[in-house]
Amino acid sequence: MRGLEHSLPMQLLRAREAAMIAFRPMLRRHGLTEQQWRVLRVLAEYPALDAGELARRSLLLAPSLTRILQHLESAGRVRRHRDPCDQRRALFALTATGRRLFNRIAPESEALYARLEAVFGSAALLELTQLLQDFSAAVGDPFATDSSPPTGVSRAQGKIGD
Amino acid sequence: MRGLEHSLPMQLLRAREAAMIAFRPMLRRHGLTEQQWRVLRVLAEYPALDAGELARRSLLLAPSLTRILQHLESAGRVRRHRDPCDQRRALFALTATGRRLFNRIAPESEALYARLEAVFGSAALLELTQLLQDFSAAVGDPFATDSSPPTGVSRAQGKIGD
DNA sequence: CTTAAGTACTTAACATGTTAACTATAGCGC
DNA sequence: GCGCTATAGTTAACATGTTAAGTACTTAAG
Repeated sequence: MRGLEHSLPMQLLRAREAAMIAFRPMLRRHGLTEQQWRVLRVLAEYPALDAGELARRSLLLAPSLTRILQHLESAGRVRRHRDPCDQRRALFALTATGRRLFNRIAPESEALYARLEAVFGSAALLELTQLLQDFSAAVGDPFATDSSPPTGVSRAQGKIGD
Repeated sequence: MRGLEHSLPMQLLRAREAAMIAFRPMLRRHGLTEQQWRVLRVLAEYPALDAGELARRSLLLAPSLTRILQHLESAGRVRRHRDPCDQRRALFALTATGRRLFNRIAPESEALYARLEAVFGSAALLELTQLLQDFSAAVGDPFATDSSPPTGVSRAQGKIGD
């Protein structure tokens, strides 16, 4: 059997662990988990989002997102209200407190990411993210936000078994 | 701020999710989780391993591994005994039942991995795994996490008293 | 021998991952 | 309206992720 330690899923796990190792202690000092930070980052880009869109953009499963939003709401960082056009939907937005927290953390997050880029190299980092994007697109991204066909995928090998 | 969805940690998460999406249902049909399968795969390569080595090779944190081994042991798939040379260590090995389970699953796992390779392309897959390995090595290097940039830049610009 | 420091593993507490089942609303056809 | 199906979100149950603290053994100093 092929070596487990060199398989793609393990390499992806190891690389992500290496990438995140510096972020978690920083976020913890601000009282956030990695996933809570992902939700805040997405919410910071929009005036309001429903839970479905939030789940897709933060790469969280619905049950996890439910718990995270309950926690963020009780901590006063997020506000919820029902969509008047569709009573099934719940809309979420940052509170002023949540916005301030985001504004405090964002520069630190940027600094850590910049260090990653400096250590690994901008070119290599770009190449890696492109290759990862190609892979997700080729294999079939279950979290894909883009429903339109991949018009301009120039780097991917394309489908082989057509 | 940089786009969250195109950041490296998110791309790594998305790619891993895409890679694993077909494995989890298969493993579930055999009554295993992804992490339990990682432990069985590592144990299948050695007559016996202590928990520390098992944790490193399966990329699991010690507390997770403790629970997983307790579960596998009570299911009769793994056997434990203490290291006679060091009573702190616990050694683990597959039982005959565990070995048979591994032998049943291994070909299915191989088949799913082969499909990944066929869809994305062998060359691209090799390039990606190589790049991931480079990244983990570069970022995981303790010298890289130091505040000083790569060689060539002296500490003159930074704080002087280290 | 005795004690202090280190190592290997476990336990605890809380948060998230994962699958399945559940509730409430929406949309459709009759 | 009524019933059917689909969708959005939640809850439940169990497994793992993550950090901190605890336990048992080892090692080395005194």
